[in-house]
Amino acid sequence: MTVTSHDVARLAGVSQATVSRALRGDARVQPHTLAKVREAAAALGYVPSQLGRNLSTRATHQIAMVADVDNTLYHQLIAPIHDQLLAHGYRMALFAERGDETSQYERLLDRSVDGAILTTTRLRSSLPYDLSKRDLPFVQLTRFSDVVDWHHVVADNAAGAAAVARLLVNCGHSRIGAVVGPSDTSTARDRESGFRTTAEDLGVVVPSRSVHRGEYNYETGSKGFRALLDTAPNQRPTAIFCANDLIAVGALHAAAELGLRVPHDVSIVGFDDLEMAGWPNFELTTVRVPREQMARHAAELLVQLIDGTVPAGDIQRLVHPVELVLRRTHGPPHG
Amino acid sequence: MTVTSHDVARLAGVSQATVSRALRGDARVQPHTLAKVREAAAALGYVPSQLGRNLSTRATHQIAMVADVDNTLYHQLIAPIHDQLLAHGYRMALFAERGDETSQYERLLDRSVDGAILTTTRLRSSLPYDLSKRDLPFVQLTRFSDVVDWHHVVADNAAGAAAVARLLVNCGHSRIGAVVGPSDTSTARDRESGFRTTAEDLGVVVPSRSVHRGEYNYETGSKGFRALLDTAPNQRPTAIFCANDLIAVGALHAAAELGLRVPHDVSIVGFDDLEMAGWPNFELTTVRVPREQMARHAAELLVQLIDGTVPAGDIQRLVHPVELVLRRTHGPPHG
DNA sequence: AGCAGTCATGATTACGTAGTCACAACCGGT
DNA sequence: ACCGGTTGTGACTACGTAATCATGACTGCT
Repeated sequence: MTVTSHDVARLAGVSQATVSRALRGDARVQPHTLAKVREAAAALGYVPSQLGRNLSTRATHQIAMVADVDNTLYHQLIAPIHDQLLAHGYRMALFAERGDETSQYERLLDRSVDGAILTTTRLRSSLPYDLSKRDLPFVQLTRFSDVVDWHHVVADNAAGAAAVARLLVNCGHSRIGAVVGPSDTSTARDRESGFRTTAEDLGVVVPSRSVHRGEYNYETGSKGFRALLDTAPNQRPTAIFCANDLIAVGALHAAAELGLRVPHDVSIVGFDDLEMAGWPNFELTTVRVPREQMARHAAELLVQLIDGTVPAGDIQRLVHPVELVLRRTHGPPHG
Repeated sequence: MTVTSHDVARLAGVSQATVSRALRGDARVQPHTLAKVREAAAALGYVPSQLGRNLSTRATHQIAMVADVDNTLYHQLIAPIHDQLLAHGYRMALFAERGDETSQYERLLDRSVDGAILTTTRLRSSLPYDLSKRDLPFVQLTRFSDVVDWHHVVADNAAGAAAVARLLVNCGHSRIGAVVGPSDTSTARDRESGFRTTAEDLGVVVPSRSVHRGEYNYETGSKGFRALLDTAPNQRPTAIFCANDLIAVGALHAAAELGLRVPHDVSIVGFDDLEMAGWPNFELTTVRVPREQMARHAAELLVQLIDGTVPAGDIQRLVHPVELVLRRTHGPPHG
């Protein structure tokens, strides 16, 4: 049924080994033989079996990307990783976070992938530790685990959040709230602590009751904003730091629905600089994270870990600089 | 180095075949033997090799999703397909449209996937024909090729566009423009022709100069809107049909920048009902496409084609009904 | 002309699993 | 006690490729 290299060999009158060599461009085969093999392969419509190849070479040239497929942010990491991997001859298998970590662990270690890029790591997750023990090459992207010190490519979240804190304090805000992400992620921790400590250093305390926590999505922004603003007008925060742009968009809409003008009544600053942040109807002041560059960097590092260019033991901790993007949702407080 | 079933067999004092049977839950193994095998496997941290399994069973339980990873719309198909496939024990490999179709063809036929979901098919693409000749199970999702009659799961694009035409004509519009997608896609063809023929049936001709064509993205909407409105005020269209929501969002922003009020000065209607269409700042009137349901349907159909529940020759042409969603960007013309 | 060395190719094997077949032990019926 | 049938397990092999090893032909040097 399926055409194999043996079939091609028979038709071309050579051995299977020669077919294998010829089609992979091995310099040792005679031009004459090569032509015969190519002709036979074309005649039969032969496509080499990746399965046989995988087993024989003990490599699949396939990488697992573990991502949250429900989140826009991760979608934007997919394309650059895909392309960067493809440039090195690797394909991408997409593993969504579903079910428990054990199944993830088995799926990553069953030899079906040569390596993995983890983008949804939680601080207490032992998956990175388990994978490192089993010598699976992998890289953590955007987030990392505290359980083991391992290769990661992240943004300088603390610095970005600190820049936002300086911006808002320098604008004159003294009552500032924050809507942040899940506390078991390194991004949320670094963004929150970077923001609060810097604000405090500048003389503005952000009390815990002014911090609303939730998932990194629209609803969190909408609900969090309402919760923080639901207080006596003279106690209301005049600025809200949102730990990502989706949260900020939710907050912007909530503000509009509450009849509050941005930035006159309340300043809102996001994080990530998603494409929509620059759209005319948002013009969101935010922190630009070089997502594409980070994604490519992670893919590149992973390939180097696999081919041994970078030894697994030489832990790479790559922190990409971020940049404050000033648009129209921040300003001095009024009233 | 790698632990194999032979290693487990040796430790448990049984044969490799018994290990294989035991760990797959074959009823023929004695509870006593099963326990021994499990213990040995756990002690060695054995994970069965998917590679060996693939070659032996001639199946990979992996599906290729061919998608445009740069487009938001396709991102939203990924999650439901992933989950539906996972429920049947299949994984997802993501193949972006990059390079020529030949490479895609080889990658799909190298036995590394059991089937494929094609989401970016162009009308004249011969890939579906080629794949069908080689008996690779696959389903076309959202778009299909004219080259071969094959399984597809699509929205009722013509009906949706016709509903928009009726809505706008019934509102009283007589000068209507359209910003549509690439002409080599079935979606663009069906949406455009459904719209124009229905409008014409109702007595409103949409001339070719009132139709702007481009990719399905924000820029097309922004540029197309400006192009259509760039004419003498008494000749300007009073309503614009955008062939998808990204185009509509681009048009909305262009309208705002031109100082035009929506829907007072111009009505704008989209297609797809992306999540953002319902956001407070857009409130876009559009056509709801049951994306998630379609995606699950396609995945389900593919699995059935693979396991033979649905014979490959029994071509499934599944057209999902769509629904007009009336929000705030349409209304009667003024002036 | 003889011989070491090179070169193209063929024969054989490994990769790790699952399936086929064989077999030994045990069972119950007569 | 003998025999057909069942049951649990082992031995062996297929899957399709790439890598290793072997071989025979040819080259060039003396």
